[in-house]
Amino acid sequence: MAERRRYHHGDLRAALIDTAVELIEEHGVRAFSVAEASRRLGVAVSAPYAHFADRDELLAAVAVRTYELFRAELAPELDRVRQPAGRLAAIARAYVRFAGTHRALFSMLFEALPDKTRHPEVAAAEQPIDDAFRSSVHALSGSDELAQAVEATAHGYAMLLLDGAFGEHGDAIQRAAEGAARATLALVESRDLLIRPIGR
Amino acid sequence: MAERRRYHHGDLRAALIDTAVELIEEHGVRAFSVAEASRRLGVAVSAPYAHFADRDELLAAVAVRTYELFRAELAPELDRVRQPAGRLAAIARAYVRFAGTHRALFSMLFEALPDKTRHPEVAAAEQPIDDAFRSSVHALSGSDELAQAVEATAHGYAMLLLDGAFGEHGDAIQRAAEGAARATLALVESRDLLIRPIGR
DNA sequence: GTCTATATCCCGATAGAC
DNA sequence: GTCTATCGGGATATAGAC
Repeated sequence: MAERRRYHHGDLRAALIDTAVELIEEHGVRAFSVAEASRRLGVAVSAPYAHFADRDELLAAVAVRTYELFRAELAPELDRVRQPAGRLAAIARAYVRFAGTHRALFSMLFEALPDKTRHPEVAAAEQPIDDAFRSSVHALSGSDELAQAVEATAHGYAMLLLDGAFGEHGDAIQRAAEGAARATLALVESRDLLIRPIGR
Repeated sequence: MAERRRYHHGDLRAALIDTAVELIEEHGVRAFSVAEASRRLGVAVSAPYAHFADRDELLAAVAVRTYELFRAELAPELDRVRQPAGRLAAIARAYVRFAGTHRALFSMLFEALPDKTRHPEVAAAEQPIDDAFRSSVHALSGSDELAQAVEATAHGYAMLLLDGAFGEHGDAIQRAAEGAARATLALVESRDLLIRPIGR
């Protein structure tokens, strides 16, 4: 007989975000619904609407949580490596690792994220990561092209990893992350080729 | 008063794929349902099940159509450029362009594609593209690393483009595609850095 | 802030007639 | 091969009581 506990703990808002994360990590975004999260917590399906205007607002909160999680994992790497090129490679490595260790959360950011313009708190949570990234790039190249190339490459490795291109073994994450780090260094090395030729 | 035309034209299967493509292009995969496609075509919601076992099978057919479309757009590029490095760059450019001009179809391949192992026809449609890509890489490097780097980079530029990182102007597609082509050439140039050092 | 109850809507899929 | 009709399920969101 299931314990049909009332909800006493006083922070349903945070508990809902936790549960949404769980659901998404277990079976992907498609498995998430406000109703299902409510059932898991043993509250009425209407209870969440006292804390979130609608489903999208809860998903946006999950996205904020995700960016904060990545930021926390990235921070020690930034402390460890001070050289710009090494930092960029470390960021790319951490990005791919995060994608591999939090697959569904990472995917959610690109599959199901509600319109960012309507949820500025998501953009705000992304900001510090972007700042660390851009400042490392800026120390190496004044133009945007290197930033775009590195960002694209890291993201691409992450997607390939999730797509199974690196196999399903335990070291797939590691190999993908190292590949992204090396590709980043290769792009830095040939960064002059990235700049649009003058007068073309 | 809506014309409540019966369906006479005899190829409901193909018409369903067309309509699914339309729906996805208009409002994303979330807007697609077998029921909605049926309504658009003026047939009963049960009619599609005479041609597709279930919803996923129809989506798989859309994926096949998408790969064929990309293949058709890629072919003239491959005829035009014969040098391996130039070919790789041309493939990357075409890939990003395709993503930009068929946004929702492209996204669908990664957001909503049903399990590939259960739909071998999708993998088969992807095969020729993969072959052209791998043969160009192989002429430049015997190892897998360059292939992964170029693939990741092209895919990453495509995702950045769809994410709005290149702006919303008319030339965003062009700039993203050129960026991907140049990054590809940069990776080719520094390809030695991609290889895992021996004995590490 | 949470509950019960409900309105409203949509979907996938099947059965059986034509 | 298509239609009518329907089953069974699940979702979002609101109203009003406590």
